[in-house]
Amino acid sequence: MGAAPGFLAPADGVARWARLAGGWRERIVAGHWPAGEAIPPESELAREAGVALGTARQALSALVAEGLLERVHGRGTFVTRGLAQASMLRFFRFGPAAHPDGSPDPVPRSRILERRPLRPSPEQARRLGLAAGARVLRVRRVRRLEARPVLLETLWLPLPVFEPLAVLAPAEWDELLYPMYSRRCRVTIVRAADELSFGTLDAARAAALGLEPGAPAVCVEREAFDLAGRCVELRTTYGDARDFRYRAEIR
Amino acid sequence: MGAAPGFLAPADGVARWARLAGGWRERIVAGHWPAGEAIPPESELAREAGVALGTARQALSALVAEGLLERVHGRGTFVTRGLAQASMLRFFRFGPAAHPDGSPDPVPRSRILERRPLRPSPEQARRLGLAAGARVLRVRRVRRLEARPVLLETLWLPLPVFEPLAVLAPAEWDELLYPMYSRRCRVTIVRAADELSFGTLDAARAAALGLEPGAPAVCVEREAFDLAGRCVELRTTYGDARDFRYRAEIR
DNA sequence: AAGTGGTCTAGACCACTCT
DNA sequence: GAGTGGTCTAGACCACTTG
Repeated sequence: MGAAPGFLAPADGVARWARLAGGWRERIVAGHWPAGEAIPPESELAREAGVALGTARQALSALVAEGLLERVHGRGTFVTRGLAQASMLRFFRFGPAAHPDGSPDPVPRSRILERRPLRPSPEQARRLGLAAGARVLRVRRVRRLEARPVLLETLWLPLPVFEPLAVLAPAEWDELLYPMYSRRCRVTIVRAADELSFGTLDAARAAALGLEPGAPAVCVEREAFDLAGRCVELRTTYGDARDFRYRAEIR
Repeated sequence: MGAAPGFLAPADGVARWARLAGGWRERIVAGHWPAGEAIPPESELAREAGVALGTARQALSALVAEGLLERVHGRGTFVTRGLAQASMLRFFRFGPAAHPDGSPDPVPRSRILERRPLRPSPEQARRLGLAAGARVLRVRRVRRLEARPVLLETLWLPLPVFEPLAVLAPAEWDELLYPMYSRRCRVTIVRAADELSFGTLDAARAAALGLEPGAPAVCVEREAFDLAGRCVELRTTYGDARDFRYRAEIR
């Protein structure tokens, strides 16, 4: 009676809560439990799984720690809506009005310079986990803060998935990309990794940012990941190095 | 029978595990439970506190999450020794041999350029939480990687506490400062915050790093905190911006 | 008032480490 | 084998949110 599906065998070295978490993670990734909605209550999950409440709670805690779930006391447990405030602005301090923790982040205005499907470089295909022959949507845009261009961005988005953005009118684009990915393409971004480096701007990039050629710039290369942990966005952002300011916490 | 000391009153809105964690945090901060040593076993802590094992474990988990404790299955629960690998090198990629995750970090050689007690600036005194008239030890040093100077550092350390370093022979200084703080001054660094910005080097700093004046540089301003959460180290580090490379994870 | 997650108990047994 | 932390149970009751 050990291998019957649905029955809890003594487990092959994996704790019961970890196996439960695995199953529930699959439901989230598959969209069986949709983003932003409540999952069944702990009591029901425990009963269904045939485990004690504490065991179910431990499994849920693991998924909360992973960022897939959020608990709200008295209301329920919800599938994450993903990242919203992951703006590149967090790497820079523009203008006279810094926002000393309390005032809302000033949202920039974006203008799309270019948007077209093309073949990714081998390196890009590898990072996006794409098969040979796959296509991506490349988007270039400038982000302005009170009329001043401050960030120059290029995005690469795998194409079957992000097709809705290939045909969406530029005026319909939201300022916050990740909520838009969620609504238009059913892609939830839950994690991102930014690689920062320093360089100088070539003539074209400098012109787009209203700076002199050779101006010092910070380059941010981002990989963003969905619920399943797949890399689904590559992004390169340039900004004036003299506006660069970033706080890194250790531990 | 509610207010008797040692007896567990229903708590004034604070969970029992949170109150236990508070008491144990005090023991750690006070050095009653010394850094690196094991604390009493969970079973004993629970019995002493008059709570169930699960409650004691929840309190311990909170302290582990804070970074004050570390659990080792089968061996015990230990007070943290603090940060060790918080080197400024993590912000840079020097030389031909990158270390692609696996090879040990190449430890640089340091040379102390200056070391002397002085009065901190008002801003420094504020950040270190020092009273008027307090003194700090200022230390300047260059860090070399295979004979090449790569980092220029200035440290400010509050003086009654760091007195041992004021008289310690420069040759006796360790490469890793935080373990040395722990051994020589009984100060455990558990957290640090680094503020990154970009600028150019003045003539003196450029000379110390073997670069041309006006060379692009990354400036790292660090605040480091002890077990009690007090800021006990200020540090400013300069390095060639062209060697700068840093990975920031979101969520 | 009903339903949710959060706290807490008093055990039992398992997995790991060290002697 | 003794001692440690890790898992799990089957409850009870509390705190918060909503209708």
